[in-house]
Amino acid sequence: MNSSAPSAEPGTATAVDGAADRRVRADAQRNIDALLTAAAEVFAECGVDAPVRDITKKAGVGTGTLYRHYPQRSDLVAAVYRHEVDACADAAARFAEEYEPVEALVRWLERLQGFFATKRGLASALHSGDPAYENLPAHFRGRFVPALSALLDAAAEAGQIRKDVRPDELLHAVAQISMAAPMLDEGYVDRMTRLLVDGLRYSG
Amino acid sequence: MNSSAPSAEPGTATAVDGAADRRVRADAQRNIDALLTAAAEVFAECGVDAPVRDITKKAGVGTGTLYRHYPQRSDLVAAVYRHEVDACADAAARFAEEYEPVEALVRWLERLQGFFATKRGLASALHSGDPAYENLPAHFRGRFVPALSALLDAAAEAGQIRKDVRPDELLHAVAQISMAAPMLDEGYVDRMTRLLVDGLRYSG
DNA sequence: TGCGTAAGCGGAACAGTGTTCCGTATAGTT
DNA sequence: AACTATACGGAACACTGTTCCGCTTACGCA
Repeated sequence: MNSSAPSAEPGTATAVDGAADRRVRADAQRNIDALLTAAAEVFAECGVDAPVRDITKKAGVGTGTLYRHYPQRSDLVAAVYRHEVDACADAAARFAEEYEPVEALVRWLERLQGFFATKRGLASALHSGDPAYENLPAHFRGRFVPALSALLDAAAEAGQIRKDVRPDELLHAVAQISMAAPMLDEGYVDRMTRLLVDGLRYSG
Repeated sequence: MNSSAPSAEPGTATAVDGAADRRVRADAQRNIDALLTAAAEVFAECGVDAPVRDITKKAGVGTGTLYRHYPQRSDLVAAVYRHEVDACADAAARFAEEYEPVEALVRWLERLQGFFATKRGLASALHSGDPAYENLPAHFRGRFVPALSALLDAAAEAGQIRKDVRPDELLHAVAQISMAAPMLDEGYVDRMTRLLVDGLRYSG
């Protein structure tokens, strides 16, 4: 659950995610957690444009409480996003332990694709210029590229896939494919992702 | 000024752009024109998320009038977009008459780039799933690909550029470059577009 | 244990959206 | 000139994000 990002540029946002910064009252931490999980659920169901009040209601919290911890709506969005990026990145290490290299890779790509599935509307937000989103892309790459890189290396080491695929490029491709969702056939994303993995297996 | 699109799928939107469909009162047509130009200006300055009231005020028209002609805000956005796509596409034929092949091509690509410059925020709207935007991409391609194709053919015919560049791909490239604007250096778009044209000239 | 207080809470109120409604004005016809 | 379908304007409505402030409570300290 805990973030593993090295430094969380101080002064940008307010809320405390994991470790204590300077003594946070227990009820406050409880509310922050409730908001984070409620927001994640609401965003997944209705997109990132869901009304703030839907979230506070689901979290059983007043709107004032939300704005105490996240001064802007976009700060909450960014926090949820970081939180889920971290969760997804951490899953890579877990899969690497539990499964053999290629299966770990496949499972993680599915997980990654699931991550994108709950992010409809965020791609637009990213381009909005809101400063709250400014360093989300960097966090995204900073967490995902090493995670994918490790999985690829392990599979390549075992001689199960090619060695000449750059993790950042594969990541970008999966992201592009997963984002293009609307007006496209249901299974499109799955098929394309699978195709990429098969491509990795091909030794030509 | 007039639209050249063949069929304007009936029943989708309401407002009359150019030719009369079934007798439009003179004052109504006047207001539609005022709205269209006012909206274009406001969108260019503030992006497509600009408040409706800014537009009606600039057009000297009540909000009710707007909604009479464009039942939804997005219908107005779509109408302005189509209008400007048409204007830009028509410019291609004009340039082809007035200038020699390559200069006509260059001038039109600049014009196209100017078109994208006034479209900040629309890329996001396109992905929003609003049915009003559903066939805008098709209209975009339907008008721009032939326009660019003609310019490329003429220049290639005159032996001034290569013949192996697909208009749809070049169009896509210019669009991608022109959309990537924020957080990038000022002259980036110009430099990249120019680079593409120089690439066309190169005969290897 | 009990107290004082800073930290935190809730939700009513505010400001700014898109959209609807309806009484009034008028273009085009007879 | 009179008549009426069409169109107009802008106040009012519903729904946003955000602020404000009186009340509550967790927690350090006697």
